Amino acid sequence: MKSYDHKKIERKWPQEKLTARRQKGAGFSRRKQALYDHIRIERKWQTKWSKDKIYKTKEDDRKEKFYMLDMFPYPSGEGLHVGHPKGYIATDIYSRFKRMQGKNVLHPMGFDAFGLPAENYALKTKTNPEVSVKTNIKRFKKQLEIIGLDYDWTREISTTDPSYYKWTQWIFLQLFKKGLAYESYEPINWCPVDKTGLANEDVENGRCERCGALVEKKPMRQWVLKITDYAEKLLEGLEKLDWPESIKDLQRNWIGKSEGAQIGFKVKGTGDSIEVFTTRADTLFGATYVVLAPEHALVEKLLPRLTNKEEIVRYIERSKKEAEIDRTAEGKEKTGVELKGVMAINPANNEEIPIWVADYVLGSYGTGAIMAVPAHDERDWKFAQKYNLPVRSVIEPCFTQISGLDAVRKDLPMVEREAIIAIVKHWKEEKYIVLRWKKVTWHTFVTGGIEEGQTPEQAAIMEIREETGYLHPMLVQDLGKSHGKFYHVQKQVNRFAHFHSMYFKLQDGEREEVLLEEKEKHEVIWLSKAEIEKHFSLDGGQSYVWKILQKEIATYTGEGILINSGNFSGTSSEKVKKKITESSGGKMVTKYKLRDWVFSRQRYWGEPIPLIHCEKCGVVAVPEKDLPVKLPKVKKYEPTGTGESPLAHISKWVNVKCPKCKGPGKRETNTMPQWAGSSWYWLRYMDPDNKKAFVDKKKEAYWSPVDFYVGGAEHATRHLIYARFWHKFLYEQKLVAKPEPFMKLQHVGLIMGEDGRKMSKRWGNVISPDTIVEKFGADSLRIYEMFMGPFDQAIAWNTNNLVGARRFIERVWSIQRKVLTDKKFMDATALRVLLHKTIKKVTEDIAAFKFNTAISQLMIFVNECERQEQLSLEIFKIFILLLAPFAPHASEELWAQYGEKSSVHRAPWPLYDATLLLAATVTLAVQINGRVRASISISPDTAQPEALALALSQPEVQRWVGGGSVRKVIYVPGKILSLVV
RNA sequence: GCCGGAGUGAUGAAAUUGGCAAACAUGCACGACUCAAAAUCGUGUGCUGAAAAGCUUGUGGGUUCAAGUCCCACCUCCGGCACCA
Repeated sequence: MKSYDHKKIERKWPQEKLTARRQKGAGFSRRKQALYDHIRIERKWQTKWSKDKIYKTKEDDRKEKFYMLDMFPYPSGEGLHVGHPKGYIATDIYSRFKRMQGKNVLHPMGFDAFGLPAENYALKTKTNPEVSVKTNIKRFKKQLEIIGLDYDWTREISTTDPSYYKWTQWIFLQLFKKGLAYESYEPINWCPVDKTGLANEDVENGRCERCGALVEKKPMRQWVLKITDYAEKLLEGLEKLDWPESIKDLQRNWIGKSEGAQIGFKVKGTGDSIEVFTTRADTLFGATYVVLAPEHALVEKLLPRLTNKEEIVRYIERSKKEAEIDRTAEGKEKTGVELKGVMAINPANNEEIPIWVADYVLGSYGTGAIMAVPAHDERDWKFAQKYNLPVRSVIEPCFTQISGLDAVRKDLPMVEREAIIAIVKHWKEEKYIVLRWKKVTWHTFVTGGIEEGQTPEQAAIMEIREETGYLHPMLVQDLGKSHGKFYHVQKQVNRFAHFHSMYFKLQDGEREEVLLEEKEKHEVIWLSKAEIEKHFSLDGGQSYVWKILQKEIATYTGEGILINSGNFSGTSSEKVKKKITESSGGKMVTKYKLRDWVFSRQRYWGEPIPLIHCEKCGVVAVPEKDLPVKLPKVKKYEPTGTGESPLAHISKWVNVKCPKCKGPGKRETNTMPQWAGSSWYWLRYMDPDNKKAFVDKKKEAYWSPVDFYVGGAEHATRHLIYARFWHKFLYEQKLVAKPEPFMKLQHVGLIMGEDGRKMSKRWGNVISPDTIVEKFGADSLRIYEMFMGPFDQAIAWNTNNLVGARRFIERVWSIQRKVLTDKKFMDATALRVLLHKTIKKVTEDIAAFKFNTAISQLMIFVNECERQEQLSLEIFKIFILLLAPFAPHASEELWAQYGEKSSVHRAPWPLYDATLLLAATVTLAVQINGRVRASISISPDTAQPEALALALSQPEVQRWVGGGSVRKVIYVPGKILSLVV
């Protein structure tokens, strides 16, 4: 997706200029409307289509079905802006196209209207949400209708309709009965402004996604759906879906699968054990302390044993108060307190290590406790530095070359060798010695092997002298050990080198001559720090040593060779994770970041959760025959802020008989979140009026799955995960036929305001489709929005460019005068070829959702028609068919004018004649030494000798070949002839 | 930090098994029509250059007869996640 630079746009289109342009009418004259009267034509056909119900869909076994779905809108009080219909126009085009290709197309529309935005709007305008939602839906629907969209409105649904939410409640009860809905008292995200609990998915950067208020942690009773049971299935299911890889990645990220080990650290002198989760069990020997999250249950349990009880209690109280956002803020200094008086035992080496409580460990992830390995983890390292905790290194880096000349060769054995890397600094300047290799494009520091009996330092001094000639290096710093596996080009063996890295400074510039043999290998150059870091890249090992010297690496977090790890020392870290885990009594486990779905809202405007609390029977489901549990009509529906929903105050509604024991019971007063209704709506469209089931099984089997789903990418981690979760559940209950709801997904790129910012009332850059439709016509709006650019890309609105779309339709209109109904008229072959090329391009581009290039091709065709004196009705009618999905009104009018009785939108899609597209001759570019110097006109099946002969006869070619001889000829028939002279 | 995406004229953009960069559209300039303006139509429009020609797809390198497209390194921007052990 192309990024959006709104500063750039603002520079070009300052507000005054935009306003002036709009007033001017952006270069479009009203007089022209007389020629093509969009208002009359669009109104006429919209009325007729609706009267004839040409888009009404029924199940039909003789035809192949195609289910095209839009993400249904949330009818806000502000109505649609021009950005909203972009996706709807695309699905409209696509579904018309599929219908013309003979598919039985289901393309429904509805409205999602429960939840915070509608309720907040109602509170603001002091109307009951039931009333305002109805008004908003009416307005939205009207706005969609004037664009000429092909929805089957007989299937319209609204999530707030009791006949709809009856089934939302019913599905919830199925989840409840299977134990997938449970009551929890855990602290959850609480929005203090909207006064409701929120799901993880509703929190963005620690703020409420709706209102931007800082989210607090608040313990309260709530209903939670066990989506985590489906984590693995949701992850696996992605594999088979034809979705953009980016959206799949967002979901994978959100689910956050992580495979690691769970290892117990016994608390000395108690029966307790601290279970930690780690992905780096290989570093277990380096665990020098363990850390518990402040909310970890064991902290409280150990409290009596502690000598600093008060301090701990204070720390925990403080961290509870802190908002999540502050606690996890970037760069925040870590804090923690040691649990004094208890020790944990590292199961790897039975060492006693301290136990800390610190808020950098999250209670909600893993086991809520970690083993800290400061030598090989950034966070632990920082914490250890601050509190002066011991650091033990257990891994030495190992770098394996996997690409390039020196990549390890699998067929050869490894030869081990002790070696050195020496970074040598100039005696005066801030420069370092680098060897520039002659036969390969490498740069390295001084390196070499260690001979028998040499110390690393001696070996380094010798290498410095041999390779650079400098006589007086002085060892300044030991940079530690690292390892490298690579192919030694000169020695032709795989080398497993164990490097001792050192930093030297030359005491003076005294130098002896370097042996010729060394000179041939490489050249000594002096480079500054910046040059080393910028102008060439060191390989993994060399750059590691450099970074150690620059103190850029405080702690090594990569893989390597184990040291200080008992029997495991010397082995490679990737391979021993499982062995170390098992030998320490741990087990391999899988953890997910995905949290269960907090499903209660303490607000009025949502589906009531259909449960009854009974003192005797506990929580009881409302019997199916009593569904829906209707949302009671109330005067006051402001949120209470107490953690109870406003429904709790309606005693008449709350107090009911327990369905089981007939004793006194109380209704659940929490309502469902906004995402509930949209988690199954595509199923209801298949059978919207069913009173006996949420969908008829046969109808569901016919229409499922949704073949193509189009909507905003912002729903990747909410709606699309919830919907897949519910669908998978229904599938397992054998209530639906397919395991996944949406086979193919495409996301819409936003339309930004003319100033490059998001279209919003706040910026005053909102453009309403109504005014555009009125002034330029729905067909112009449709074509413009599809022509703007790639469909999935964010693009700024530009009324100026819209004129081009209108002009295009007018040009189509004006071509009519050239159309001959005389059947004997023969079109020029070129026009006929272009027509078939156009059929091909438009067909393929619509299928690929590349509407911009499809329209471009239609424009090319129209421009060519303008150049013709006359053209046949036959050709023009085929063109109308191609135009129909894009400009349904204009093409229907033209279609009718030429005597067609039935709708163009029910006509069959044209096919192209492939034989016509095989051109007799093509223009072939002739390149000489990589430059195009001439072009020749030949048949694409000409053989090379003839083509070459023809090319050489061209004066241009002769001029460039000159006296030289042609050394090489590359001939790609129909594409290019390339000569090397 | 991690994951994903993008960078091409004045502007929106086009071009993918590597084969003539800038299709189509907007804008702009000039011309026709007009008393005039608008609209419409026509011509031109990447940069340098008088021309010949050269240069040009974020930067630097590489592979190739040929690179926007493939490889390596880097820069910038956008989206998402982020103390996730």
